Amino acid sequence: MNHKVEEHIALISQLYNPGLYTQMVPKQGESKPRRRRKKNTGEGVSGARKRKLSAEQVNFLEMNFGDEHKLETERKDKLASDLGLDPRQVAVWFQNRRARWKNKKLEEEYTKLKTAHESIVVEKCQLESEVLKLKEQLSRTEKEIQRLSDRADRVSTNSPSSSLSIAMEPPFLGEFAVLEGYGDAFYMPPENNYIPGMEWISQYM
DNA sequence: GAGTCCTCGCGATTACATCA
DNA sequence: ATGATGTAATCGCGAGGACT
Repeated sequence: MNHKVEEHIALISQLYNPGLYTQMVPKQGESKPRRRRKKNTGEGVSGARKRKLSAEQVNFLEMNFGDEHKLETERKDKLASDLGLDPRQVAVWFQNRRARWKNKKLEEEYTKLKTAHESIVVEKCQLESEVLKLKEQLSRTEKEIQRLSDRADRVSTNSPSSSLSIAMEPPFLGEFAVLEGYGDAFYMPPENNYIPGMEWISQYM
């Protein structure tokens, strides 16, 4: 234990009743013991300590805290004399008030981040569901392409002038069509959607 | 520049008051 | 009577300034 701490303890012992502080047994792994305060019996130099500040005192301190969270020595002394408190009490009040303010700010920040996180999680779920739908869509489209490709192959092997006829074959719009504004392929029933000959061109003119 | 002392602020903790 | 909560007070530590 260093000199400074010993002095501190001596001072405290002077101010309060002797034997007020005891040595805590350090836990395993802890380097330094922490002194434990004993219960106040009211037998100290100053008698029973005043605990609660009055509502007026707290209001005044709150007003000052609202103006400025830090406390310069001059302001501390002025506040202390105005309120009939020890400057140390004023300093302690500001210290504790800053701690409470910081905690509150942290809680607010946590709530904001939590809300933001939750909405992002919801958005992620929606996007994942969308991806799933699009993958299914892609799979169906690929199957359809394969089917059409197989059909084209069959036609080309059966017809002598196959290369020309395939080249000129109109698009088969019977099963898939792209609807404007959706950018998506929709399944359409095959009946009566086959456009014979070159008439399909007029659909796009 | 290095060492010492002092003061201050902060985080963690304790003791006490109050309330449900 | 008792546990939960709020708060005044304390401890231990580090940072920074003044001084030697």
